[in-house]
Amino acid sequence: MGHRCCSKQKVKRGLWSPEEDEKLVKYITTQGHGSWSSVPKFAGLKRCGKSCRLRWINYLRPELKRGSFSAQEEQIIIDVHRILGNRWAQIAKHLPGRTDNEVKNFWNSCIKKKLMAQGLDPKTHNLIPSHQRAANKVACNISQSNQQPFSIITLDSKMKDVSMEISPPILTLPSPYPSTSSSQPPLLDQATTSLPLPVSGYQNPGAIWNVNAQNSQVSSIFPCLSSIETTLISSSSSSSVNPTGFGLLDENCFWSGNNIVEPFEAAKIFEGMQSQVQENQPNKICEAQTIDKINKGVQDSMDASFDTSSYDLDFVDSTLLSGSMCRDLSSMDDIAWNF
DNA sequence: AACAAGGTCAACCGCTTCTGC
DNA sequence: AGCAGAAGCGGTTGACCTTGT
Repeated sequence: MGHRCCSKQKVKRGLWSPEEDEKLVKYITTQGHGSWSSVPKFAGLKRCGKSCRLRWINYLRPELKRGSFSAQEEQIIIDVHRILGNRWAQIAKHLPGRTDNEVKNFWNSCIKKKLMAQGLDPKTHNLIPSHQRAANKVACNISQSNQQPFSIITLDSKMKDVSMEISPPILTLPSPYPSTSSSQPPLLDQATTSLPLPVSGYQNPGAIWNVNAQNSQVSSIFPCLSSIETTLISSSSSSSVNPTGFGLLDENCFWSGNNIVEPFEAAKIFEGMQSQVQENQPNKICEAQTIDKINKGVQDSMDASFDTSSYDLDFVDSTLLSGSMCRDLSSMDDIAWNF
């Protein structure tokens, strides 16, 4: 069964010959592709337009980077995948010269196995409970020092076996929850997690706002974040948390009041906050008025039932990943929040 | 040397989304 | 608003390559 676009004509399938490549390159470089469905006809190819498009995008484009992935590219893939999941096209946008197909293949053939070998679920990037690991016959006796350079989550020496204490996908970060409130997700005893990505969950920013020492710490950790972002992170990591706010639960989940929300939902909430901030504080100094607006934005966003249908993934790219794309990877792996 | 098993990656398939009418 | 065609996307396949026995 051929493509619908070319079901009426006899088309060649399978690997492309050098002659076919030459025809396609010649045509597109001189004429542009225009409508892909008409490309094979004008280029003199017995292929369907879809196949031509794929061949051009994945193999013939001059800007394509060939060869194996660098360690940095690998880390970027892991970082972005953790937030976006199997959105290969989105991930590939962060890797100039790489295609979604290439990234997907690299993930499936290489990264996935590396993560599993470290006892990490490649889907959630969380630790796989030890009994599941045993069931899956995945090697997991990796020493802490051997977790580099893929230490998505590293464990403190105090922690013997986090996987026995938690149920995936939630691996709780220590700080955002006031210990007295009954509305928060359960804390993970004795666990210490490191945070390789810029934290992207935010609590109600009313409690702590001005740039302070803690904030400076964050900005040194995430040098590429704006001051507003580091301030938000800073307050999110603070122990004096507004219990009605919105914050980070783990690298895959966020909390909002009594609810746990997915990263996309959380990001959407922050989108409202961010636009308010951008409109109102060009100097990145948060004023009371802005705080009110942000608070309102958060509340409005929450009230909107987290409709994800119109969600802008580019926002996730630009906002959630603003730090990860240019951060110092090695230093990130050393960061840990302890109880 | 021959074969099997596993890995890699280009290409395909089918579904969804976008765009123009 | 509804439709059709085009484009985009992620999952899957299968040919080829590498490695182990």
